[in-house]
Amino acid sequence: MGRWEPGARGRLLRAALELYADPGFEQTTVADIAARAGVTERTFFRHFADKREVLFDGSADFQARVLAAIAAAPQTASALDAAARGMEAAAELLQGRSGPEFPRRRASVITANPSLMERELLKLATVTAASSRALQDRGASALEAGIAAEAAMAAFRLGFERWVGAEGDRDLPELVTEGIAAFRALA
Amino acid sequence: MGRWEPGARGRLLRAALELYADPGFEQTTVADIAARAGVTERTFFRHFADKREVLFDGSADFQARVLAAIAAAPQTASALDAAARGMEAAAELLQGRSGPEFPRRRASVITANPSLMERELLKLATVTAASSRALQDRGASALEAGIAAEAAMAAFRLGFERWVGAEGDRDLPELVTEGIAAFRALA
DNA sequence: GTCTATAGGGCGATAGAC
DNA sequence: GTCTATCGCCCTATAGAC
Repeated sequence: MGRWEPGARGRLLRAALELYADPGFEQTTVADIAARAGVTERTFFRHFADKREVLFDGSADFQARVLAAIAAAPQTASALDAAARGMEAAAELLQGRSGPEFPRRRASVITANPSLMERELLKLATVTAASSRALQDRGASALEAGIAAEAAMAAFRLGFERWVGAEGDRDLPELVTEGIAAFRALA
Repeated sequence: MGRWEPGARGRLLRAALELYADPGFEQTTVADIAARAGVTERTFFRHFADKREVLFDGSADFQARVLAAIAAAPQTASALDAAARGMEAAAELLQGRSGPEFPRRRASVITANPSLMERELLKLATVTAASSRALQDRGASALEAGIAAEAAMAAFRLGFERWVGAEGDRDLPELVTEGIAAFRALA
């Protein structure tokens, strides 16, 4: 057994989510989180760049999954088809690892705090930009890739909103697919 | 002559943009901005909620213009048509008041700083959400309104990127209209 | 781990416009 | 008198530097 209890990162993650839910994000200091996790403030900042980032721990996995699915799409697939594969794969990842409970609690914290909403939007915009580049690598034009990536991300976001909202019993990838279909019906 | 020079807000706006361009957003303190404008730090925070907000002074006008154009769209227009009118009107506003020079300088500061990018994305997401509500008020379903609002905003964003990038000589509303057409071509 | 600069909020005092 | 802009000084928490 080492000098420290192992799993400091996991304890910080759990402590932060609990405190951000109650008493709230702004009411919680980094010192509060560190104390609950049994570490010092400095340790918190070694694991997470800032107070917000602790809620976005899975975002690298999320993006990797999207890009892998785009790369794996058949060469014959259109840019929108490939982008849709990407976001549907991300939807499976999100749904598979926990069901709607954890994402729902996380989403309620985020939507309640504009400063967290900002970070969420930046993360999703980063994925959108990376998707657009991946689609261009497959041969799409810049405009075509941009439109497809934006449409797929919007479909994901709208599906996710429905999923954490009233339609939590539904299948998330299916909700995303419905959003994609709605874009296809715009013509 | 009064006790204070008038126009503190305008001086703060100008000082901030100059300093954010050089020496840079992070290198500039609120005290620096206040000093250049001839007021105290406290006065800065009374005009602007935080250090970022000073770059988003026109966003209320922007949103108002979008919503007015949506409301003014003919009853027979589809949700996408109405949403497109909204973003095209915003594009005219943006282009009309200054040409591409000011938005381009502002955009270069924003894209260079993730924390400013976050705020920009939040502002645009707020407009998107308000547009979606306005489209629902016109009778569109929640999904239909969401898709149309997201598509129109993505078209605006992609057009704006082209406009501040290589295609600054083009007409911004026209670039936005082209983006809308690209969404219509997704079917 | 410790130290420190900066963001940003609270609050009362001041001085002008009306 | 009221209303509003500004100042000044207090404070805490974040986050970067050392």
